[in-house]
Amino acid sequence: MAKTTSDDHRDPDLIAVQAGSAAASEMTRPAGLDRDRILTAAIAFIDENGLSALTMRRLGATLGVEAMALYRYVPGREDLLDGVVDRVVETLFDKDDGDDIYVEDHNGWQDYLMRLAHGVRRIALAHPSVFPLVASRPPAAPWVRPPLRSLRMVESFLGTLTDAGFPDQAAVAAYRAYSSFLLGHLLLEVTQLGAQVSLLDQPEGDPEAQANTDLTQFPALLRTEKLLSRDKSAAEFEEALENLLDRLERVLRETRASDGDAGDLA
Amino acid sequence: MAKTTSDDHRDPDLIAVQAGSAAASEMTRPAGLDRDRILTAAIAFIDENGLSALTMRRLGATLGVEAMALYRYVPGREDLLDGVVDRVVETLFDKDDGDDIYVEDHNGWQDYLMRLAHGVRRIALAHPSVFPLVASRPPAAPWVRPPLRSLRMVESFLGTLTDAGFPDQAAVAAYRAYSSFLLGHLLLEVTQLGAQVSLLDQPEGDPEAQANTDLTQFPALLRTEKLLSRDKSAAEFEEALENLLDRLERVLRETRASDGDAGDLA
DNA sequence: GCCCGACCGTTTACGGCGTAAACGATCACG
DNA sequence: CGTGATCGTTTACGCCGTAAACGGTCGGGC
Repeated sequence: MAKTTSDDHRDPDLIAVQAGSAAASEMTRPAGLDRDRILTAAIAFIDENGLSALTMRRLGATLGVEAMALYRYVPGREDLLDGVVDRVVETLFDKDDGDDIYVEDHNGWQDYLMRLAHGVRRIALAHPSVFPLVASRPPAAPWVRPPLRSLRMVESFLGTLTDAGFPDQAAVAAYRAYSSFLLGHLLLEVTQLGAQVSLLDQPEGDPEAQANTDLTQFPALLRTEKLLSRDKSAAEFEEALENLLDRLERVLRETRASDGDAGDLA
Repeated sequence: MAKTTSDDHRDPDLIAVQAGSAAASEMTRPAGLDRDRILTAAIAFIDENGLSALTMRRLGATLGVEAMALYRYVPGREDLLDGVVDRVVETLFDKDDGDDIYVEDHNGWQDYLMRLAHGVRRIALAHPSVFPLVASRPPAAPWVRPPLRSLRMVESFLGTLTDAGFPDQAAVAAYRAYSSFLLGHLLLEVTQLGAQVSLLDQPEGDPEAQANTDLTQFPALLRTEKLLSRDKSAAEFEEALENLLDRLERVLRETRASDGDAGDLA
């Protein structure tokens, strides 16, 4: 009954994801535990069963081991989740994917921001159940506003922009605008994606009953129902991103015009 | 020791919040349970102790009642949380606050979007620990993309924009851009706010050790440390919001110029 | 007056959770 | 052949969400 996605013209970030999903659940291998194997298994587990299903006992089981065995490599559940987040974020810097996403060798700051955005989006689409964790976990350095855990990423961002001529203040403002855009867009995208699959998973009672929740008192909703449910995430992402870049470009130009000025973006 | 916030020039949304916090924890009143009292208590509890601290037993205790008593009014914990989210979102439409936020009597669609944005921001600042729930809970109507629970709010949004001349398609696109902006910005704001208070709560061991996590390998971070930790959320929110409105205005103008055109924003 | 159901909070119980602590088993090295 | 380190298991504790049975306190019909 109907394909899962109606990808009109294909989403490159999603395609990259699908191509690289050969990991699979590993399941009941006898032993040889280590922190890395545990993190990998945890990510796979969350991808398959959702965050709330992850318990120490169950994770242990998929590794063919009792729950307590994990505690030799991980201080506790919370730290495990921190580890999952760090691990997932670090894949941004993995070069071996070899394609156009690797952020370190970029071609100007706009190109850098584009690569970074699509890199993060790929992560979000590859691990939709993990991504909310990235957004909600307390940051590595709480004084960084907004706090986005990976110091390496923040450093990379700020370094690139200041190298490109952004005064510190403008680079910081850009960092905030950029990360809040990215977070908001991707969080909505994965939430909706999760909602879709959970819909497919369990039709849950009368499908008609909940399919159209009586919208008679919501005329605008009723009228735009089809439009609202259409997925144009990729295109919208692109446009919003480009708009943000335009805005930053404007800031940079203005800053250069009146050099020495503090360049107060906000 | 030291005031909590260094509010330079005051944040109106935050001020409105602080003025209205007279509710207090209610604590051990004997009986007279009902769904409303439970929801109110749950919100107060989360505000004071954080989401993860909320358990049925503890919530019962603050109401002077055993955990199981709650189940007569609430089907279970998850539904309780849904109720909390709905309740908090509905306060957007409470008129009795009487001030400039009430969304229903607005002055043009820009004014409406401004009111709505600040209304949501007030909610986020008033209940920083509840807000992430608003963002992460599955939506009331899963087919709405992005799913933002309150159908009433979506309806209100779409109705206002189409009344103002936006074609359906543009209104939907605007809804997505707007809600993802709002979500991203506010989520970062409350996360960082939560990080701050949890920092104040428990200095947790040697304060020097974790205060400056050795940034020697992160020069840009080190250089902009002060800038990064400064709170300009209100100003940045305002600027990003205005920028979004400008963009929507441009779309509307272009649409009008070539009327009958589909007005494809994305 | 009395009984009886409805209402509503309590008690008890169960399986699962995170994790502290004690306990083997295995194995490299003196 | 110890013998200590390494690493997974067992046991146990307190807390969780919640199903099910229970009791106590009413208001209305006989």
